[in-house]
Amino acid sequence: MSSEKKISQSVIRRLPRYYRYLKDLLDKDTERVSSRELSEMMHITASQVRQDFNCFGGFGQQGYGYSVKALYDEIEEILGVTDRFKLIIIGAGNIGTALSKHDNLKKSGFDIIAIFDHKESIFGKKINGIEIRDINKLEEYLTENKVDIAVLAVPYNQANELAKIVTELGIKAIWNFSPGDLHVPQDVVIENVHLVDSLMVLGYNLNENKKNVD
Amino acid sequence: MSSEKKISQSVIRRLPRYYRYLKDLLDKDTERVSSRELSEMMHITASQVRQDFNCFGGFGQQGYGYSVKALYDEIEEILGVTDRFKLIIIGAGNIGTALSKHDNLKKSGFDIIAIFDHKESIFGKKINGIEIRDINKLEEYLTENKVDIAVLAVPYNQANELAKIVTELGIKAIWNFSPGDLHVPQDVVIENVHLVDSLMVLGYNLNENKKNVD
DNA sequence: TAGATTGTTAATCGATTAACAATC
DNA sequence: TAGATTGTTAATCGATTAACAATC
Repeated sequence: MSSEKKISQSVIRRLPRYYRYLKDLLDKDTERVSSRELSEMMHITASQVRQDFNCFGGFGQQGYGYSVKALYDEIEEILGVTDRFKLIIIGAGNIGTALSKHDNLKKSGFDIIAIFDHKESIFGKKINGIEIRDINKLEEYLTENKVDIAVLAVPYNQANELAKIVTELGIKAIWNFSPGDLHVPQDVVIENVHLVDSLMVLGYNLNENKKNVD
Repeated sequence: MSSEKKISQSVIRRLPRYYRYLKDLLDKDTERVSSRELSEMMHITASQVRQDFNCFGGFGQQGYGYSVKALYDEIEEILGVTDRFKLIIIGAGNIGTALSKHDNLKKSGFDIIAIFDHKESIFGKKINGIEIRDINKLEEYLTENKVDIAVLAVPYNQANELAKIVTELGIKAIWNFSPGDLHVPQDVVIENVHLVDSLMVLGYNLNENKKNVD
């Protein structure tokens, strides 16, 4: 059963953004911030800022505002990045390779510990110090290593097959870069990065904006 | 002034998804589909399907449903991909390179026509047939080539500077892969792909799901 | 204390779902 | 015609914003 009150995904999706702005304030040695100041920086309402934070508890102090450091730490804790997450990448193609080399992930609490592919000729090679392994040895690897998240960076027609494989091996979270939706058991969480979908929305909005200039 | 009734972003963001499912039906030579069938495939309500399509006009026929081909073509038209979009990539790093090699974009109506970077040693080289050019020659390039979208794949600390440069040169749409938000004039549309934000949401949901199993 | 700003309740707004008459 | 399914209006639900008492 659910232990606490459920927080809506709208709120959750704003947390990383708060976290980024608080990091910037921290880097500028700002000690306190009010909901109004934060809301002006982020172009949202101060009401929303306070509502959002109050989903998790009273982090502020009346008449003073919020301690930047304390709030930053709280959000870090809520997001779970303090504990770090272990990821494996499935698919050593363009996207898989780029993500393996992308150091921002490590900086933010996400460690890529292995890359899997089916192409024999690249087994044993390393990308950014991370070994490429045989996808057929995934089961073996998982018995010896704790993995939190599988990153699916494979072609469309292989995505669901590989989603099935990793979830049957006990993976409970998939970061999906394949176009198309995955069919997985209910207890598996998915986050899609649908690049083409995103571009299409951008294209639509561009055309729409153009029309409105006339 | 706005010419027609404004469609909400919630609806727009669902269009690429409809488009994908209709493509699959088309590939399976399915001629017609009802809102109920589509809703079951996509795990949404039939009401929502009909409401969404009716934002743009009556595409269906009572008692029959929707013609897959006609609906597919309509959505393609709405999204603007029939006309294709011309993109340039700013930053030939991991992400810029991966996107340049990513053939899905071309398949979906988005042509990458140039890559810009400031690293002299790679000028003139090609990635997937696309030439890497001097970022200082961007202005010159834009006078001779129509560009719809600039893809920002540069480090955090350079993102806003480059956003300023491209928007001052007349670019009206930015696909942003840098962490952090861009500050651009009101008539410029932005679509963010915040990879770390996305992972953080996934991590939160994973932990939340784990808790609820107990 | 007086001023500022939170935490929280109430009001509003927008998006989703339900219902059903229109019609193929 | 009878059955099916849309287009569309009305009801519900959830998220955002406003307001203000509590309190630092």
